[in-house]
Formats: sequence, structure tokens, C-alpha cells
Amino acid sequence: MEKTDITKSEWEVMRIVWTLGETTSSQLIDILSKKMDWSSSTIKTLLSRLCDKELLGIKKDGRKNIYYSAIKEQAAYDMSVKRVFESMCCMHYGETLHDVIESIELSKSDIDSIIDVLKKKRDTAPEEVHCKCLEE
Amino acid sequence: MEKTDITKSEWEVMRIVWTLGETTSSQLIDILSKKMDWSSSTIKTLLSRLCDKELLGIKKDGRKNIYYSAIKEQAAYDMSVKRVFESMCCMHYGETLHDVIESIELSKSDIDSIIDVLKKKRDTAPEEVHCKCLEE
DNA sequence: TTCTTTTGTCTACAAATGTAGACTATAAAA
DNA sequence: TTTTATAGTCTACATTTGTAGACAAAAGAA
Repeated sequence: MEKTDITKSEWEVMRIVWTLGETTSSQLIDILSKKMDWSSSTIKTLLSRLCDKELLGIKKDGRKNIYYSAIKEQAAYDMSVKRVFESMCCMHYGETLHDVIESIELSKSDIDSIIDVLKKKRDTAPEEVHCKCLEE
Repeated sequence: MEKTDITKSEWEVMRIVWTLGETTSSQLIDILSKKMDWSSSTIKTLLSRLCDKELLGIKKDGRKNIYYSAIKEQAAYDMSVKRVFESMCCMHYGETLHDVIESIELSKSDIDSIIDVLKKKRDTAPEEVHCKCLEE
């Protein structure tokens, strides 16, 4: 079995936890019930599933639960983007990146750092990448 | 309802179809049963689900089915990567792209074209992007 | 201290997904 | 033409996901 993916609904919860740091269910219910129009039960269910998956951790404060993220936000993003790329034909990596970069918001310093890594990568980059979809 | 996602197993099928162009179930069974260690039934089920979702189309050749992709490969990739980015905090777009670029194979011309779009984007790029995770 | 709200834990249930067997109509082989 | 291998369509069934109600315990309000 491979690591479970974070599902669409779970991302919503995780992002709030990452943004707030440690937090309580009431705070999460407060925010997510408005934002996502979910019932409190739904949010509680998601919280306990995320704990099962060990994506969240719990500390007890009396009888209240304090939730905190058990994984680093950036690591979660890296992993999930990497997974998408793994489902793709590698011949399309370039254009896909091109297209996504066109469509999202990036700061100047983001851009600079990406250009930087691209330039470094260029030295050892192959002339072409070839399709492996039918292999193995 | 939003457009259904392509699932992990479905991607495997779609990629073979994209690579082969029009094809038959026997050819797909041949390739995927080896590659994925799936039974022929599994592959047939996936094919018919993909047709239901209108990601594949069928032409009849006698009583055989000829399958073909009903969506463009690049469009499918663009859409699915875009979806992942939509689940993310936009403050992490830059680093995520940086990390994924480091980890995948890109040709020199891919790299050039991405640098190109980045340079264009830089002119109008903001100094910073800000987190919207708690908004709305 | 009794009533009410909050929290937390269980249970529920439909839809989507992963995976595959059963049955049927052909087509190919013997 | 009888046998056999195929391809296609249905049905099946466990898991995961989306979504939420029921109920109990504890905390706060009256």
C-alpha cells in the first residue's frame, strides 16, 4: 500500500490548520462551516480521519482536542504535485509546467528562484526526453 | 457538480490510449495486464467507466470496439495540475514549482520555454503573493 | 444544582474507486 | 460443423470519500 492521498476535502482542513498552527475543533468548525458550508459533523469526521491517517496530531487540553499538523505544508504540496507528475507522460512535463506557470500568481522572487533552478538544470539537461508510457 | 477527476487507475489507461492513438481492448489488455498486473476484467471495467465519463470514445468496428481519447492529453494534464494548485496555499506556489522542477526530467528546450514564460511574467509580477486560506 | 450548549465519539449511508468474476455473443480453429 | 478462444456487457463487493445525524460527557449559564 502506498501512502494515502490527501483528499479534496481534507486539503481544506489541512490548509486551515497550517495557517493557524495549533487549533481547536470549534475554531475549525467556525471557519470551515462558513467557508465550505459544511455541517459541524462533517468537519469533525474529517478531523478524525486526518488523525487516523496521521496527517494531524492531537494534544489533549483537558477534554478538548488541540489539533496540529503532523506533516510539513511544503512537503505535502511537493508530494502531491509529484504524484500528479508521476501519472503523466514525461514528454509533457515541459508544456504542463509552462501552462501552469502562466495561470498562477507568482512573486518576483518566486520567479527568480525558479529561473535560477532552471538555469542550473539546463547544463545537464538532455536534448530531449522520451516517452516511457509503454515501457515495463 | 464539477467535472469528475481522472483517477489513478484511469490515468494508466488514458496514457496508453494517448500513446497508441486508436486502439482495441485486446491491445490495452495486453499492455496493461502486464504493466499493471490487472485482470482483463479490471481493464474492461476501466474502459467502460472512461466511456461513461466521456474521457474515451468508442467506434464500432464490426462488433469490436475501437477506443480513442475524447480529450487532449495536454489539456488533461493542465487541468489536473491546475486542480492540485487550487488545493494549495498560493504562498507556496513558488517553492512547490521550484521543488518539482528539481525532481523531474526536462529537456533543454522545455527549460528554455519555461524560462521564457517566467521572464515575461516577471514584468507584471507582484512583489509578494499573500495567503488567502482564511478568506471568504 | 438543573438546563443548555459545546465537544467528542459513533454510526450511517450514498457515491466513487479498485478490482474482478459470470455470462453471452461471436469469431476463429479444428 | 462442433469446439474453443475472445470480446463485450453485467454484476459484485470491499474501501474510500463526502456528508451528516445520534448520543454521551463535560462545561457554562441560569
